[in-house]
Order: sequence, then structure tokens, then C-alpha cells
Amino acid sequence: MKRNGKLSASLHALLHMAERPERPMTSEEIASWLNTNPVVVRRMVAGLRDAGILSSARGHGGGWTLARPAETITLAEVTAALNERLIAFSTEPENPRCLVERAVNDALDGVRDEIEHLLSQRLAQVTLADIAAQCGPGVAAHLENRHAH
Amino acid sequence: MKRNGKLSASLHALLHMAERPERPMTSEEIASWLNTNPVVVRRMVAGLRDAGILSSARGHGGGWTLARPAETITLAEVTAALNERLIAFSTEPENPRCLVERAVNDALDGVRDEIEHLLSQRLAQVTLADIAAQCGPGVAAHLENRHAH
DNA sequence: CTGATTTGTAACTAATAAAGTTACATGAAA
DNA sequence: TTTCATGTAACTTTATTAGTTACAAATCAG
Repeated sequence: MKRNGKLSASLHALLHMAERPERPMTSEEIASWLNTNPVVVRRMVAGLRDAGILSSARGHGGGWTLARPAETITLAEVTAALNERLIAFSTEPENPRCLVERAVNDALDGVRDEIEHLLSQRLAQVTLADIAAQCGPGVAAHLENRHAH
Repeated sequence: MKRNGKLSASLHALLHMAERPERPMTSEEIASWLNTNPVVVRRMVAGLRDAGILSSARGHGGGWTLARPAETITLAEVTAALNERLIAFSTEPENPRCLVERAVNDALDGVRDEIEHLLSQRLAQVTLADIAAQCGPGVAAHLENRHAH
């Protein structure tokens, strides 16, 4: 998995699950799609389970399944469940007593809050089903070609 | 300097320069404000010089000065000059032949482009002078207190 | 019940990216 | 002509992230 690739990787996994909602998928399978290993997958999607987006089952025939229909899962929810900070600039003070630094960081914090809010709104407009539709109308008919690794 | 702290640090430095536009400030001085060292400062602000925001002078009495008034320098320009990517999620493909992954990354790329544009618009509304004004009306009268390290 | 299978997690290791450092060249002023 | 400053390349250090190993806990098939 690429660095800072958790959002992309999670969505990738969720979409494959959306294609076969009836069948639980193991961390092992998911890991092979994402070029990573099962433990990383479990760690990554643990938040999605806690957020009620996925359910997991242990043991024989276990694995991961969508906890609700793809139409009801927005990218905003997925993003929030991952606890990733998407806006990258730091506003940690280097010297808290400097008023100039404080003013700079306050201004940047304000901008970040606004932009995170806008980002969240924008991500809330897209569901997993919307992206699945973008895979092309032929995709549903060619399941076996979707992962030609 | 903190990680991903270049935007904050650069603005911090620029504001101190805006306070004394007549006097060139050395990389050494700036570095001490930012808790870092002069070479890191030079590297960081090189882009600001190239963008016409700062001018530099070598030798005796040299250093860095604002190339134009603080009222005309927006945060958007500063951000662009730093060549930092502020939206942090990766959309590098893990497996380019997977249509699902492509659809996910295309969607995310679209969102990122939109948000980066909004961010840039928002940052364009704020000038260095605006932030200086936020330091409080008393600041100009107490220059010596602004860096009580 | 027992063994196979799968998630859950802690602890550790490796890779990567970012900042810091050293070294030295270049240019300007005293 | 010495001192002070930027400019930059090469290298080192640090912090973060991903990857790995190891093992416990749960579930199901037989």
C-alpha cells in the first residue's frame, strides 16, 4: 500500500465488497488486491467496523461484509472512520510566546477548519454506489476481469 | 521546525520581515525564530525568492527582505511558492489494471482538484498585512516583546 | 471435542520522507 | 583581503508509516 493511501485503499476494498455483498471477504483476499498483508488490512478497516460500515465475522466462512447498502455509505463517512488528517500543514507552535506565530497559526487553523468542512460536505455527496456506477456499465458483466493482476 | 510546518514557518518569517521592511534579516536570525538552522531556512524560502515575494542579498548587510508590500502578498501566493501538496491522500495506483481502483482514484482526484481550488481561493483572500493586524493593535508599539524566547 | 480458519492486537522491524547538518563555492561590503 | 552572507550539494538523523511476527480468541466443520 502506498503512503497516505488508506483512503484510496479502503474505498477500493469497499467497492469490491459492494460487488458481492453476499460473500464475506477475508483480510487475505483484500490484502492481495491492495498489495499489502492481512494485518495491515485489519488495522485499516477496524475503524470502518467501529463506524458501522463493515461487519466482521471470525472463524470458518468469516471475513468482512458491508454492514449496509452501498447507496447509503458516503465517502465522508469512510474518511471520518479512518481518522486520517487530510489537510497536511502543521500549525504546532514552535514558540508559543510569539504573538506573530500565534496569529499565523490561528489564521491557518481557521482556514483548515473551513476547508475540512467543505471537503467533508463534498465527500458526503458521493456514495460507494456512485463510484461503482463509474466503473462502467460493462463491469457487472465481467467480474472476472476486474482484477487481472 | 515541525513536520509539514513549512507554510506556518514561512508565514511566521514573512510577518517578522513585514514588521521591519527596511532591514534585511539573515537566515541565522530567521532560523532562531523557527527553532531550526540557516540552511533549512534558505532552502525553504528559496521558492519565495523565485516567486518574487522575497529578495535576497549576499555579503555584508545582506539577508532577506520583502520584495513588495505586505498588503500585496497573499497566503495563496506563499503556499504556491513553497511547492507543498496540502491535501494529503495518495491516489497512486496499486494495480493500474483494476477498473475499480481506477474509478476510486479518479473520483478522489476530482475531489482533490476541487478542494485545492477552494483552498487556494480562500488563501487568496488573506494578505500578510491582514495577519499582522490580527497580532493586536499593541504589537507595533512593543516590537521588543514579540520574540520573548 | 478437535482441528482448521479467521479476526483482533500487541510488539517489533523496515522503509520512506522530511528535517537537520556539514562542507564548500560565490558574491558583496567594510 | 577579510568578513559576512547567500546558494547548493551531499550526507546524516529523525519521525512516521507500512509491514511483519507472534499469539490469543472466536467460530464452524467434521
